[in-house]
Amino acid sequence: MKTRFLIDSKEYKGQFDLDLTIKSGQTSQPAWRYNDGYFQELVEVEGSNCLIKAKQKHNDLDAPLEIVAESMEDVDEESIRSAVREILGLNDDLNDLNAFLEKEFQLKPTIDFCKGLRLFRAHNPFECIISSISSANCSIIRWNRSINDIKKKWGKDYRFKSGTFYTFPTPEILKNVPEHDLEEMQQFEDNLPNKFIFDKNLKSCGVGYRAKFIIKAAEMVENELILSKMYKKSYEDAFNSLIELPGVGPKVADCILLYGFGYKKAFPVDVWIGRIVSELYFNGKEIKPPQARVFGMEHFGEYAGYVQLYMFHYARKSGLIDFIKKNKL
DNA sequence: ACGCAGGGCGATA
DNA sequence: TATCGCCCTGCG
Repeated sequence: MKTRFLIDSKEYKGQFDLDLTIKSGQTSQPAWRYNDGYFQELVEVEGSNCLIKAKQKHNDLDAPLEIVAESMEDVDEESIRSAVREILGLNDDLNDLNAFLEKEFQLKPTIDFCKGLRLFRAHNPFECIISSISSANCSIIRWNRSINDIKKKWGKDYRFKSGTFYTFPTPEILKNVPEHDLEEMQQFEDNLPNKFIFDKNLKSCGVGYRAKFIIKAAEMVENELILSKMYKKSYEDAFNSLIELPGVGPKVADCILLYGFGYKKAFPVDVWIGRIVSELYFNGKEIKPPQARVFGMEHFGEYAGYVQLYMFHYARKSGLIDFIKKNKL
């Protein structure tokens, strides 16, 4: 089945920049594959795996968004539309956000640098958890590659004209994968094939020491931390249950809450957000991550997640990061 | 080449 | 309760 429809800019509040939103390195999921003018990803909609393709005319933030969806089963257009809106942050009111940023002189400059930038929500919460664990102490390109490797090795493949796409493996599958090549080798016992290459283990995906965290986290997600219950919890309860997962500290927990479950008041503090908050709000005096987190949540309230996203993008583009780096020397 | 960046953890006082 | 060295990989 193939569905094609438009989302007009009148259907959401504020601008939207598809390219910027997908490429801004948010830890919800790797950037979508770009092919033939479309950003593409396999997304589960109403229980069916659907290839979703999204296209926006270049450099026109008010152009209608073109969506094409392909799947085996029939999927209701309204369901696809609502999934796309959720993932691309089209339900967020950027006019309202900008009004908030406008009132604060420290944040006002972010507006011009972040036109149309929206929170890129996870289409799969479990994938978001593993992405966020993989992102800790790690560069964007590397964790993007790791997640794509994991999908290729243990996900289910779906073939389309534009290429093969893979689901993210379930917790049940991921908790049982070998951690490193030695463990993979042991599965063969004495029927070890000659010249066999061991590349179906987690370490081979470049996740490093996080491999055992990922396996344990998958096991806990299957047995203890029920994802569907997360949505009903208060922010604090949800935070406290996530932090129980290995490899999940405050920063990663806040990323999962923000991108995976839509808790907009989460304020994930990595070293750079810490430094930027210090620079913008404390005259460059060093603020420790836990204090920056509390400050952000109290000061930005329901806008905290967006402020974090905008602050970082602004700091990169405006040269603030370069300025901070120079001053460290 | 080789030292450093990046978040979480477990040991230390 | 706060601080510190270590984990792994990619980059300058």
